[in-house]
Amino acid sequence: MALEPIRNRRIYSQIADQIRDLIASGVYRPGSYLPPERDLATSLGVSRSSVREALIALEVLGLVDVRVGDGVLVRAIPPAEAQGDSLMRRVMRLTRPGPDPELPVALDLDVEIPPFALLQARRLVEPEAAALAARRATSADIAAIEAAFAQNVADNRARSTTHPGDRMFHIRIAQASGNAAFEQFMIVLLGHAYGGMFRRLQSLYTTAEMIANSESQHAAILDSIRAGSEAGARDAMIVHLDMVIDVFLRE
Amino acid sequence: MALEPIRNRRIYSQIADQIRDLIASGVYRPGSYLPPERDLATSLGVSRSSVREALIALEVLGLVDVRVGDGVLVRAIPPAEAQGDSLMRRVMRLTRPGPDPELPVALDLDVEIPPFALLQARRLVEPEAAALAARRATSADIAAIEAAFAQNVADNRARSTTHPGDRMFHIRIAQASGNAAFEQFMIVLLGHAYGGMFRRLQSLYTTAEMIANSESQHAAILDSIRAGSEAGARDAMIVHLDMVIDVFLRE
DNA sequence: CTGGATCAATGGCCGGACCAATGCTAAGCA
DNA sequence: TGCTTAGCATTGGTCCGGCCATTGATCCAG
Repeated sequence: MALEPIRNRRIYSQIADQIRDLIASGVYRPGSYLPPERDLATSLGVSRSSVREALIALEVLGLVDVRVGDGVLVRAIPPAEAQGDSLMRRVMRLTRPGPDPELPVALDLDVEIPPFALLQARRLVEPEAAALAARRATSADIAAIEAAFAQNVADNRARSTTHPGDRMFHIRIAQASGNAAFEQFMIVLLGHAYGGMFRRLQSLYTTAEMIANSESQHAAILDSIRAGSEAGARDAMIVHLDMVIDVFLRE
Repeated sequence: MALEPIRNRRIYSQIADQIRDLIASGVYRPGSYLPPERDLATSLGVSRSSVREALIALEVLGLVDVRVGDGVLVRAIPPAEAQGDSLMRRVMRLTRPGPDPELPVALDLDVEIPPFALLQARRLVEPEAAALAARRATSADIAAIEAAFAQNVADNRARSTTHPGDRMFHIRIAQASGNAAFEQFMIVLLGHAYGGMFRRLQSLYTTAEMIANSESQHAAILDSIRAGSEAGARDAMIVHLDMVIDVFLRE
């Protein structure tokens, strides 16, 4: 091949790449600040506008946090922290062994996913989805989440056993994340979520106390998203899911 | 609560939200062009700089495609329509004719998931799936993964552009994890993964070097799973996905 | 020592200017 | 007529300089 394809890439993209590399190589460490926009511009020999565009791209990607009047903070990489949870280890041990590996690859919405497997997957994805939602949710997104929450509360008052409001609440948060993969993921998983065993367990452990806890946790998640607090939304979602997992483990 | 939290969000973010809503509501349809930056600026009463920043944010999110000298092309597919005839589409109604912000909840395999969004989701799930696979993969599971790996190598030799072996490799690992949620997740996401944009980027940046890297990384993952090393499999998968993400971010 | 005022640094936003790429159109040619 | 080509208007790309708003640190008064 030998020929390098010449891409007349836009300046902001090239700048973003350079900064990304510098972050990856440890020159700019998480928790520290990037040089001021003006300095970056002169150092790179570009205008401040282009630097700003690059920083916005990095901000959307979640690599930096732009703070007005302060500076541009290099963020810690979120996916790394999801490990090392003893509770998760317990869940993993409880899921059943794998199916026949020669089964044809097919999406089958009638497959019943065991509750622990389902919660294990949600535990990985939903905290990040909530954090993204806190950052990106539009007012329409927030209104949709609020409506789902309202229905969730109504469901609880009506002693619902299928909890459509709860499902909708989580799905709408995934939608508000702006990540289509998260959205599809949640739709698929919650489409599975009400198989026989799951429903049985659900009714078994839906005590008045758990309903109250769940409601207040939902409210906390919603508040954080409304306030635009990524860390708050992530933590609130973790607390919520861990409680649900705990309830099922208590059996 | 009466007090509505003030999200003193930056202009570019508010603009991006508005455009996002307009795309979602079908005002700006996929395949059509947004109004010129200058028009958007005057319509919104903001500067062109802010509009440009918003467009870059949307571009990073994969919702639009900015074309020099031409215009800004809408790339997303609003969840509502897409009046295709996909065999596997299934619409779930989780709400009664509820309140106003009635967002459509539908599993739609025709929705094109932007590469970064897809990889972001995979980055959360696949390392854990690999670790689980390392713990409990049966000999049959490993044989299935090996077969997929062999096909992946053959695909590379044959200059495949759809990479069925690669997809199968990752799906087999998810199957070997024994977590049905992980399996369904990967099947759904990789079913999306080969839409137009993704394929275009894939072919554009599949250099000989990247193929070699990918192959050795796949081999490392397979080795760790074979050896029953959870941490090794998790780390190897992280290394692999981070490389892929890096390639796509560099676009 | 504490609290408030001050101030420099930094990001946020603006408007205009000019350049470069694109696509359309009409003139020119075979 | 039909095709090519040179303009030309449109649109995004980039830069500049300016001014405002927020933040955090510093200094001063009590």
